[in-house]
Amino acid sequence: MTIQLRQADIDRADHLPASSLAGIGALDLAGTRMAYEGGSEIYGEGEPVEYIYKVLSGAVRTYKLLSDGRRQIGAFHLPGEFFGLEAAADHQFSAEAISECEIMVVKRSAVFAMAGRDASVARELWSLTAADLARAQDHMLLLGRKSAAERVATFLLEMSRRASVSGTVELPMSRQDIADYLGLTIETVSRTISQFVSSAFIQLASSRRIVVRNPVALRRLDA
Amino acid sequence: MTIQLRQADIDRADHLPASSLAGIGALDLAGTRMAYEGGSEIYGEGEPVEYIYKVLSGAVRTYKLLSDGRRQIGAFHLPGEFFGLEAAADHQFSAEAISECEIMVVKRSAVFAMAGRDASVARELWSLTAADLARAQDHMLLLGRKSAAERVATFLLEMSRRASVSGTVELPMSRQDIADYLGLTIETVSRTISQFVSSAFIQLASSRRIVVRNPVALRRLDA
DNA sequence: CGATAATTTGATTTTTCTCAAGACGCGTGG
DNA sequence: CCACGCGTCTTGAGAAAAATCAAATTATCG
Repeated sequence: MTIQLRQADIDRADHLPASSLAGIGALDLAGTRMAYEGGSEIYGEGEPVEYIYKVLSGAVRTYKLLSDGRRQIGAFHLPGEFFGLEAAADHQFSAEAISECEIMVVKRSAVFAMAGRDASVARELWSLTAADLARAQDHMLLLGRKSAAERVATFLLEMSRRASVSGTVELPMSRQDIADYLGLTIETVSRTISQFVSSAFIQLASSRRIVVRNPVALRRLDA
Repeated sequence: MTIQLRQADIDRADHLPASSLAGIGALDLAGTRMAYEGGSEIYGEGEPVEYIYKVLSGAVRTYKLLSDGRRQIGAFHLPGEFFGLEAAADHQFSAEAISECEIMVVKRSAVFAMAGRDASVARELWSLTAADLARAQDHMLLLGRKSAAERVATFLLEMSRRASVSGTVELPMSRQDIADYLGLTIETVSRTISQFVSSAFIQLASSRRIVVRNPVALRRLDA
């Protein structure tokens, strides 16, 4: 079960003294640590935006749904990364914990207040948002123009860059999540991974543990 | 021929008195008006980011290329819209004028300076960037999960919302541009438009002038 | 150990792309 | 004014890629 947000804890962020908020790392410090269990919703599309989030541990998916249930995952968020940086009053995306997560939660109003007082916080906020935009734009190129093999290769290299421990990549997400991130079906993802195994580009310790054996070959596909 | 940027004109932005920069509309005021002819490059991927841009007239495409020439257009920018809001030192995208354009150009360093002095400018900058991010995320859903007919319907409704004059939509971009925006081929775009004409969803005054006759039918496709 | 979910594999269909050709529009020069 | 040329757009036929439908296999969890 998801641990409930306690309003009292969260409101603290609004009342932190200005001195503790200054500087580039300010967004790290002013929040409340929350726990979410795997599969639980962090926020839903259409809900009012109240917080800004940073992953401390675990992994988060942000996604949109079409009316008939088709899902597009916009991003996976791993430890150290922010999400929920939206300007609109209501969330345009939904966010769910993929696995058990610890999330730092900061009231958006508190962040705005900080940003108003401290230009370096404002700049950091902008910079994080612009980085998210750059990532989204890269992903548009993948979704619009890459073949299935290219998409999977790009994904594996991305995960290997972001989350590899001593050569092994531990994938926190299911094949369905990967498919919905890459704009493919689960079968196509699975077949492509199987082909990469046959080609000895990668090796599967288990379906969620991957070792990249031939990064050069994958990079060739990462057009 | 593209009218050259004159350094002297552009540098003015750095030296405007603070009083004229204050307030939400500040980004509108501190720049230099530039003209670009159709097809000319405004900036290229990999070039250092020097300016922030606002379309005054005409239309702009921002895009990325794969090594083999495949192109993904990330957005079309119409009058009143900003582009070039990137945090990195170098452009991650290229930008070209689609038609003859007038563009307001503001030095990024000047905008940063303004944002440091005036929190409302910082907030506007963030807000514009976050809006761009929201648009990019919507477009990921289209590219990842929508059928050709859904993509074209979404595009036509979007253009009709943004650029219709008395019921007629004037498309500034070619079919190839539309295809590269929607992640389709030019032939698929053309065929889909033809189907919409046969179905009486739309009417073509010319290939670039479209009248939406049945917006409800298009909206049904805009899943 | 059994039940259930996740992943893989196979066969077939559908969608979109590719290759090809024709039509249309528009500007230029005769 | 008209013909020509060039670029854009449309249409057609076939091929390719990925989706869908179906089933088998493997992993996970009580």
